[in-house]
Amino acid sequence: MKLPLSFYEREDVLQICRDLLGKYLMTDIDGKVTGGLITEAEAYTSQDKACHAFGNKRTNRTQIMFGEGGHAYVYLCYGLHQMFNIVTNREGEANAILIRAIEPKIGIDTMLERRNMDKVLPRIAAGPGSVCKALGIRREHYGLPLDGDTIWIEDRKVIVPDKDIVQSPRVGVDYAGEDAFLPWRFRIKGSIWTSLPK
DNA sequence: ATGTCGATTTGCT
DNA sequence: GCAAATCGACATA
Repeated sequence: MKLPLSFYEREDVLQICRDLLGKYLMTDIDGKVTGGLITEAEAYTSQDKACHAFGNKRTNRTQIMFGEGGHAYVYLCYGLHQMFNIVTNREGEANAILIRAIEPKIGIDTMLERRNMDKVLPRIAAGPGSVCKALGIRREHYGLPLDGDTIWIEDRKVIVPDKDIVQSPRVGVDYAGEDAFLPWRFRIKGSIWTSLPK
């Protein structure tokens, strides 16, 4: 079943991030349905120096994070990679979750095409830029609601027990001072479909 | 108007 | 393992 907006409107972004592991991230883009099981995600809040909306800084780019939970925040990084995030919490609270890796499940042929690969390797959708490329997510999808029919998340009753979840510091946020140490990266232990440990 | 730098990936040495 | 690729957001002036 498709997760309702109420799933994302909860206040505890870390809990939501944890709950997302094992869910299916699905897209219907360019006439192709693709999707996979979320194996890795990171949480960000406006209290956190690594977050684009740190200090409740509203800009054209970050404004969506201040809206209600359950919308897509897509941005460009290093001039070439798109990153897909899920906005959480109620309007006014800028929280977001970066999807960092999925295990490919649906539309694998399409993902191979988009990634210019001829066989499925773990790196097909490991790393936030790769996830977006494999699923076809682009900046034009900024702001889309996740209860729509372009990007959504399904609960397919995959249970990920607490003992199979690893928390660690987030990737690529060294510039965030002490906040770089917050253990807000969640991964499914032992999954080969995650980006490398730092 | 200009300069810096990034929530990264890839390919080559 | 390292460095290039590549551009928009943001800060400063």
